[in-house]
Amino acid sequence: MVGAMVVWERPEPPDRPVPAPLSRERLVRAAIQLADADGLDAVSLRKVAAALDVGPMRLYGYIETKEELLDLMVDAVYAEIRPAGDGWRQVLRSLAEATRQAARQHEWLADLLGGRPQLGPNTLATGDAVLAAMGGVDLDTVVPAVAAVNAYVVGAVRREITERRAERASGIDIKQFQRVYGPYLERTFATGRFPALATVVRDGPHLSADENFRIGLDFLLDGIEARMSS
Amino acid sequence: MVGAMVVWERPEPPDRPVPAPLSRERLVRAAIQLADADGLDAVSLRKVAAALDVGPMRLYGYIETKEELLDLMVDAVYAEIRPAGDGWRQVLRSLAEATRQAARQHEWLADLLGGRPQLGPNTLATGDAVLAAMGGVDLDTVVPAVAAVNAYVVGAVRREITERRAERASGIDIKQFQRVYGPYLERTFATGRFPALATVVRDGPHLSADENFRIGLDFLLDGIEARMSS
DNA sequence: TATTGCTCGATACAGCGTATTGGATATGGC
DNA sequence: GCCATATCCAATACGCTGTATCGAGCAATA
Repeated sequence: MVGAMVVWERPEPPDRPVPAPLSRERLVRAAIQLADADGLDAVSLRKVAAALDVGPMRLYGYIETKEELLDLMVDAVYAEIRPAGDGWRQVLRSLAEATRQAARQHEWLADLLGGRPQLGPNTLATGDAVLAAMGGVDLDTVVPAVAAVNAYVVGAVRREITERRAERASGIDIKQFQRVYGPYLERTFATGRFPALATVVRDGPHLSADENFRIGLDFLLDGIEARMSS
Repeated sequence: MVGAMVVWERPEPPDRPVPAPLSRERLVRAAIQLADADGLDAVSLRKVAAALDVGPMRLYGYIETKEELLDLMVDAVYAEIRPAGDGWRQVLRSLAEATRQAARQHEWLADLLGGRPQLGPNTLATGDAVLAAMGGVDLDTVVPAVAAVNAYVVGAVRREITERRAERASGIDIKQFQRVYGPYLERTFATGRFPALATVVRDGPHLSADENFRIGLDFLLDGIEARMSS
């Protein structure tokens, strides 16, 4: 149809400047950008491909499955997680804090942590750095200790991010959260079915997310320390 | 078309015995059955509806969203999770073990734990029972202690179930797991990039899932105990 | 009885991950 | 040097998802 015009009338085709050179790194960057902006649900192969100006199936040259892309995303974030400090306690604490900070910056990480085996190079490097910095404490203690800290971090981070989302979903304003869940809980507690819980909610401590995380972590590190010195 | 036959030739329609009386409980039971058998991905509103011999949109009379169905599933499982024992330590330990056992029976629970605010009646009842059984220890310690144990359990259960799946996915046979991930890890360690990690994998302890869980939990409980008696 | 309102379920829609396939391009044979 | 063949890549297609929409059938009211 367009060929009915002679060449002089026909506009030049828009020059696609080479079929978009790709790489896993570019895939992952695009995916992380989407996830940071709109959550994990916004990461679809179609959207990632569109962000790279490419058809969806092009991505399958770099990954075999969407899950692999998610694995790559997690490993990319682990590049920022490096333990620091002297002595096993500082090392484990900094590992925990760094993971938490990464999840606060990339909330989708909370959805992925612990959900798949993590064997990427950056994740392995983090593990290696932790173990190397543990200073020759005997392996029978070090291995369960690292595992326990990791488990605690995964669970604590999940809860923290989940709460953050619930608060945010209830309106940007401060503590609008309570205007949605509050009434329900109030009514529920008024039934008297959960007296102990009601007491705690009313009279218990209201800790910040920072304190919450740190206190639990201290419990754990104290327990590990006791085992080590014995 | 079928109407072209006179009544006498036409077979009776299969008698649907009353338009299937539903209830949230029946929805949840069907969903849990699907999830137990084939994982969370097998839980779609269409499949649940089909299992109940009903159109998909019928379900929206009982739930507003699929996420609500998942919340109901979690709360249903929490009905089985009740702490027992004397003294705060036994209570927290039994809470942890019961949660773990529930997740081993319903692996999909690991995917859901910590991912949404849990405010259902059974979950609240569990929390209430825990707090009631903590025997009047001061709230400033009890609240973070319960939170920490919960965080640890969520993370530890997630890791355990994830590993179980990876092993199972690598073939039903024992330790076929290593035949898939093994070679990759072997090659990776052979590069010498992760010497500390390689050492641990080679010389470190190989703990059972039970031991792993218990040791980490003991670390945590020991740390809490120290804080309590001080 | 006629009409209105409402409820409920079939259909429809937009989006998903990915299998398939058809066409353009590069390569080897005569 | 030209044609047949193979290869690679991306557009189309499929089956599935959660849920909005809408029309038919029924109950209740005027």
